[in-house]
Amino acid sequence: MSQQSGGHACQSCQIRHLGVLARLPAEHLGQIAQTFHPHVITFGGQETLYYQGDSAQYAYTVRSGFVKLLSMLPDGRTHIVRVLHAGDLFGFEGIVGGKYAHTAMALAKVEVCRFAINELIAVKQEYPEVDSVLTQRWIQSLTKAEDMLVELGAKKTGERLGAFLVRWCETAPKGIEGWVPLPLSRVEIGELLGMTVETVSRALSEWKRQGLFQERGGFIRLPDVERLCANVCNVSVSEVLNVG
Amino acid sequence: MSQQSGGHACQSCQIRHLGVLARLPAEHLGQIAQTFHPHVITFGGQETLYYQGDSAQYAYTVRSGFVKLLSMLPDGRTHIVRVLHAGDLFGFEGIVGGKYAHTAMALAKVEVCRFAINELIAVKQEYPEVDSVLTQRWIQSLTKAEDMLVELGAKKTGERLGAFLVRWCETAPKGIEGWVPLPLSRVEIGELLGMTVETVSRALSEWKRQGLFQERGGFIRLPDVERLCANVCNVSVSEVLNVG
DNA sequence: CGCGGCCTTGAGCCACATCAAGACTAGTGG
DNA sequence: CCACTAGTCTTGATGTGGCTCAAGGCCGCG
Repeated sequence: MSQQSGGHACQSCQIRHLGVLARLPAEHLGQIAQTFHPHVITFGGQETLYYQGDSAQYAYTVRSGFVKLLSMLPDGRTHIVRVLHAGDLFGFEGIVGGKYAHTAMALAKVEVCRFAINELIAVKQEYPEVDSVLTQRWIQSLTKAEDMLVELGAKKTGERLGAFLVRWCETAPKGIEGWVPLPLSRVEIGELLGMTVETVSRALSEWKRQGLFQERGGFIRLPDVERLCANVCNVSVSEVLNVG
Repeated sequence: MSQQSGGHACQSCQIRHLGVLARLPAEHLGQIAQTFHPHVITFGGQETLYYQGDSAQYAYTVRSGFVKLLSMLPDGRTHIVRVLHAGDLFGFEGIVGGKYAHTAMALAKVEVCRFAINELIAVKQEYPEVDSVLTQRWIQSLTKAEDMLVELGAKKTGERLGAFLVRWCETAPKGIEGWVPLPLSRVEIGELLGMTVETVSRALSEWKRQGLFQERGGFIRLPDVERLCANVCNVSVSEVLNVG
């Protein structure tokens, strides 16, 4: 089950540079401690942080691990809307309408920082540095969501999967020799990219055979990104990374 | 061609209640006139306001008519990312990265209000009322984009088209007896929903035959929304309107 | 009247979903 | 240590929704 530590001091937070307080000068961290009361919580894989429609009091930042935000249709079909990395803010949409727009689940063991939405609002109003980070975040989230719209709306399965892998490897924390963690099952990749498990599996197997894709215990590697893009997406790497 | 009027006074703006200055008390409108210099510009149908990748100086608000934001893949495939109504803000993503993320085109004759991005930033920093409207707008845009992700990722063509029509008719300015303007061609509907013209046309024709959909000179009507949802989406109206 | 856009309709095909077995892996308990 | 089980992944066989290609119809306009 989830575990909650006591109140947490932002001063000693190792990932502060990734979070929404990144630009706040260190000398203000003491002051905000009076209004801002974050808690660090740990969740195990597949545990649910909150459900779509729940009344939203808290927003979160990922400290380590990965979280998926997903939306379910009445008949049970599931779509993963976003996958969150260290430093990402989520659950903040509760500020409008008071409800969470998605269900949030830990992909594996994850550590998050939880705080009251209205406390963050207060900090945002007080400190322009926080405000500007938040503004940037929202615009980036919006742009990313809209890029994904293009992926889903205009590309076919192979192109989507290829582009996803390339982007993931660019974005995710790099391990040794290009091995990056991929904490998503085939089913989840399918739910993210709007395709079935079987289609995901077939494409990945094929690329393995062609030496374009390698996998070992939850880590993956793309030995020849250039060729993957050329073969599969029929575009250059830069085009995959730029827009859709 | 586009036509630009001179400087415009926010005090006399008929749609101020829809725009980002909606909550700003009238007595401040005079003050901001010193830093905030909006211009009203008119564009004809299919005219381009700006191109994806252009350096972004200005953001816009729709005053009347409709604007589409679209993204193009290198090979020419086009996806419509958003359709904007009166009051909608766009082009503001230029604040991050300095470039427009999409191409903006007028769907028919459209009147927009254009202003420098940094002027809006200044107003936002000065007036909390403007700041809070902007915050709400971004979160709503994000939520809407993510809802659309679910549409494209998890639903099939008929469901997408049905949900789109129902939502459009709920959202758009209502005309007489439920007739609503729909300024999109079949091609454009396809580009928005990730399907071909032919598929759009076939579905609409079929629904016309069944009496679920009517059309007259750019206006449409859904005589029996309840049945459309039940037949096509296999869900209730509320479910179509809520999330996915 | 003829021309160029849109829209519609049909016929055929293909990418991808669906259905159905196995294969592999990891955890569990005797 | 080895069955037993359950979950995930792979692979094949089959079906079909929607794309593609191709014609023709219906405007509005010069």
